[in-house]
Amino acid sequence: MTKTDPRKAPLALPLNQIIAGDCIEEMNRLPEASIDLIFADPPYNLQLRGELHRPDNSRVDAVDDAWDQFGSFGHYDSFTHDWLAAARRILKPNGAIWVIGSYHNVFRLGAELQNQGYWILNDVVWRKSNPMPNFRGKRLTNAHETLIWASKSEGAKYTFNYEALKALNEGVQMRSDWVLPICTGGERLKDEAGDKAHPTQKPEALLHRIILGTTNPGDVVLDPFFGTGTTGAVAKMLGRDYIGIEREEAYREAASKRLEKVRKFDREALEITGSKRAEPRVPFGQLVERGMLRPGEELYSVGNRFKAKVRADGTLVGNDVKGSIHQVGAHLEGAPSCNGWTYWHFKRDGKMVPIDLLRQQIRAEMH
Amino acid sequence: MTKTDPRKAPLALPLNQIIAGDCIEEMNRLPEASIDLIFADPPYNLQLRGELHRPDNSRVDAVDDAWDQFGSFGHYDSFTHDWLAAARRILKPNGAIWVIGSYHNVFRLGAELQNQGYWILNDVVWRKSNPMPNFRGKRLTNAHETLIWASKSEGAKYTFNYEALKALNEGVQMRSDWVLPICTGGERLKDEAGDKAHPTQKPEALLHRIILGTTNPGDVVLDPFFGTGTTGAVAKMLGRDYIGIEREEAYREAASKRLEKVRKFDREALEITGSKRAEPRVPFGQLVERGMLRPGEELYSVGNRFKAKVRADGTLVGNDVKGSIHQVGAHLEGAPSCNGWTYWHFKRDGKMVPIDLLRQQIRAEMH
DNA sequence: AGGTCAACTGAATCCTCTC
DNA sequence: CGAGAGGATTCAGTTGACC
Repeated sequence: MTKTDPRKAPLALPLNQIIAGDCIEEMNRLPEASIDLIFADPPYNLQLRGELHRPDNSRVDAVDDAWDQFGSFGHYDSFTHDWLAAARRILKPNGAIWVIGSYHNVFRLGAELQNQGYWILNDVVWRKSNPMPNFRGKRLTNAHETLIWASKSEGAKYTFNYEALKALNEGVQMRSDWVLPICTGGERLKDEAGDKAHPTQKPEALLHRIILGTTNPGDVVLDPFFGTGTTGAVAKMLGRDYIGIEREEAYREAASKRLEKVRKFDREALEITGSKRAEPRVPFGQLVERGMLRPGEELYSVGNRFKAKVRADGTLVGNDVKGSIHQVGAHLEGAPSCNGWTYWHFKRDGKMVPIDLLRQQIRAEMH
Repeated sequence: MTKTDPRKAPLALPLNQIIAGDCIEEMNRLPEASIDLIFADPPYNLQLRGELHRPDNSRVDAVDDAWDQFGSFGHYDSFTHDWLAAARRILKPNGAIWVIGSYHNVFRLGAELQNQGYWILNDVVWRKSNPMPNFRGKRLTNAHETLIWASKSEGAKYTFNYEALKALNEGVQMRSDWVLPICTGGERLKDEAGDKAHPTQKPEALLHRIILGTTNPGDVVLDPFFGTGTTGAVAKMLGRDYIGIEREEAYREAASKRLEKVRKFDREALEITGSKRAEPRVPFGQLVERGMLRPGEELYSVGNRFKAKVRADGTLVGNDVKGSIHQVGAHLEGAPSCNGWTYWHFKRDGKMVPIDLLRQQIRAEMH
């Protein structure tokens, strides 16, 4: 039996650091089921005609046999398989992944995600407001990139801050097409020569939406193709921990400098619009126990079409039907379900008031 | 030696007809290298689970037809392989194909296109102006579908009417994202009972753009999943020949009736995309995402009487009130409503600037 | 005739906890 | 594991009844 190679030993989570190395090897050294979210912007230029390189930078011999005329896709698929498998191992059961790509590679990415058991939640289109035109007029302006959001497996309880994204979209449900400008101007990192530090730096706005919408403060966000660290920068701003993996020293250095300057937003600013689902459950019976409603008192349906009587045990009776506020409401409406809290009203000073108001009073006391 | 089965004999091109049968078998009977353009809207393999109800308790009419059921990704891939191979054989060397799908199937489609040697020219996003919302608030509104445009092979001289599409786009180069409404109203075909004749009828505007942009008059356009014949109808209007293949008799009949009524070169068809041009809505959250305003930054009311803090999700908090820029403004003023865009100001270089200025910057970029 | 409002609809992988 | 219950959740647009 050989000794364990210390270089292969699993690491404790190296939070808020940039790991130097190949992302597959480095992910394999991280503890399993430890990451909340992965954002990955993998290279997509591996299948260009001519030279082909493996992830470890060694050159692949050109394949010109007829039986393997699409061998370049084979190599790309194998690379994609390996890093997605490594990523899946380190994801928590309720973790999720975002990948981004263009038509050159995104179909391979999406198919491999599905093959490995990831469960696609949405594909999202980043619609660029200022794309590069198609100079030769031979095709359509390539004005978008595609992101795929997937949970680790079907049925997993992924994080989705629905109300926060709805608020971000001025009160309308967030859609799967996001209009955002490409990364230019002061946000674009430059090297000493004044050239762009990274060829495909993503805008912070894109990561802001992703991290705000699909993680909670304190979550761990890993980016296996860290580049100049947009994922880390936004994670830090938003009070999440990040882990970056990057092979190229120049990118790591640029990212490192960038991250030092980033400040976390203050706590109040990080609070997001909350969800009703997260509110504590209040049994209807409590309203009766506390005397907010009297046994025998009558409740009236939305639209005043039905009446029901409150009973001492917190059930209702109306039209010979007995049951919870939800059951009686559903039965009277002939509906598959009913939210009794908003359906039933009581009278106060001649006005109809929804019983949900009483629940809100109880919840306010609980804080 | 056996006699040739006449049912298997290659057909001469059955122009402007609807062929009854399985599309793989029927394409295999057509002469090779005879088709200019294929438009294909294959089953999406939606894999829906239970029933879904809207918040008003009405039931969503799901696409649960037998033709959309596949046992596994393996079965779906095998089906995809077979019809794409049959399609490629009958394409002229300079012919092209369009396929449409959603995240359920489009990654399988795209990967298989590449595997067979098709050469992807663009992926195009159909952004629906009126998609069905996500009723349970568990994901993003699925507001788009993806099309892939590919030539038969790399280096082929595909047809692209650059100027026509540019004209259709008000003089600006056509982009890879197309905003079009879904097919409703008078365009949507109904059966005798008044129900929709086909669950997934595509809008004519979509086919108009495709056929106008990537074929010439007199070209042959084939649709292996003809359905109720949108492809044929638009091809006929635009003076192209069509061939439809459809298994279901009810769809063939509906398509047949429809096609009889279609007149070639209907000028009105050219006006389909004309739409009201309102100023695009810009959610306040975008100013935060884009870093134009920082979470935690303070905004000042008109007249400087009130302050409020920006939060990461694009809401404000001031005087213990949380909400949109409009809501918080209205509350502070004790007014029924408030235009937050002109009400709130931020400080730059000691001066007060209305946030509407930032909105104008974003709108300028969108043009 | 014109305006108002309620009802209806669209390719959808659409809940969560307790017993 | 399944069954049952609580209760949260929608946008743009068309159609048709009714004033």
